[in-house]
Amino acid sequence: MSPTSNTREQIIDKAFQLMLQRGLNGFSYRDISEPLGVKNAAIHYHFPNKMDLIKALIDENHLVLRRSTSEFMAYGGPARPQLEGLFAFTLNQCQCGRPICMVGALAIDYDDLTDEIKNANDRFMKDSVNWLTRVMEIGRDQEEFHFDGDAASKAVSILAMIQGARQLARVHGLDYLEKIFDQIRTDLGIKD
Amino acid sequence: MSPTSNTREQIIDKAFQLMLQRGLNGFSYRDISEPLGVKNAAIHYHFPNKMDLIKALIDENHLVLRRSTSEFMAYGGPARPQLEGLFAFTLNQCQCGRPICMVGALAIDYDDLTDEIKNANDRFMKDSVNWLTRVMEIGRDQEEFHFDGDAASKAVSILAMIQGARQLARVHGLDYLEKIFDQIRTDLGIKD
DNA sequence: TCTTCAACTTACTTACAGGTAAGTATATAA
DNA sequence: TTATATACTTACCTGTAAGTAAGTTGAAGA
Repeated sequence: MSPTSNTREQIIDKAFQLMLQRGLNGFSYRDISEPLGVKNAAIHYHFPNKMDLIKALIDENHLVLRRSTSEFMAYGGPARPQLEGLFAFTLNQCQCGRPICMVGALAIDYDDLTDEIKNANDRFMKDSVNWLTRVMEIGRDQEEFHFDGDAASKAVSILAMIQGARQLARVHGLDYLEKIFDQIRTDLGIKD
Repeated sequence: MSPTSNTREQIIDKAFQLMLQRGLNGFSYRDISEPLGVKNAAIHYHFPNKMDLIKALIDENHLVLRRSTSEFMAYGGPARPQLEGLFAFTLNQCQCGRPICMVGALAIDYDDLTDEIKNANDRFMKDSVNWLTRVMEIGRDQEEFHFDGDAASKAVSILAMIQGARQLARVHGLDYLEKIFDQIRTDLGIKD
């Protein structure tokens, strides 16, 4: 790979932003190529078809997830900062023009997806749930959090809530996000 | 209007199903006209452009909401069946091939929407929140539900959770829905 | 120096999107 | 009986989507 060209990375960045802004069917090759100053065929060179591109986005996103959770998954630690980190990340994404989350964007166009994409998305989600489940378990053990029911269900319900929150926030503004984060804290018996 | 023709209603029905299955940009006039055995131009006759069609879908959906909540909004009553009704409705929609909710479908393509559509969607959401807020208030007053924080925040967080749950359920199956409903019950201190 | 390869561009194709204008069949009203 | 409105169809338009095949360029290796 030429050291002076990072077209591939720029394509992924742009496509990622577009997908989280408009969904899978809401952007075209042109929307990527034009701002990057390349031709559509340049995208096809790096990603023969759209599914190859989507696959790269999921893998990239999965990598980000792994990097930011691996330490906690390996060594544990306080749970509260993990949860707050998720809130901060979510807020930041919304502020940076990525209003909807990847799983949500893919869920809309789920029938169009290839099995490979479905599986990659599935693995991403399972890792997300596993991480938050562990955060919930450890948080309850350490009495940082208080909740009834099993940790996995609680984790799934919080992820669902955040996913929905991002969509509601798009319609009603970012205040909604903070409101819902606060409700999650309240539900977990966090008082400060 | 001819009494023998219900093309307009059939178009709305089909478009509604398609939108909740594939999102705003995921279906075309052809997807509607072909199964109905009419031509694309027939749709344009009833709805000059796509936004007119979407507007009709929102209005139709809003009507359904009003019909199913008006009695409780006017006279109150037990809160628990209201919540369970929402769960049953959501599950039924998913089982009938409408995996995602309308607000979620519109949130993805939010930037494309006209102001008229945004406002209509906004009013629909506000009515939904108002209804569930009242359910939460009355439920807490009558000691059917137990939760901390204000009723409006709790209502918004539950709606967000259900919205997210529908998307997760698409990826991971309907079991996820029931799991999340159970967690909502648990969080509200419902034991039976 | 010649070859080779990566990383593109140019130029094209096919398919389909939303939309429109003009024509047609049927029912009703004057 | 004629006019008129409703509910369409036919035939078309423009724009854009994803995708492809063949050509170009510039750098690195033999």
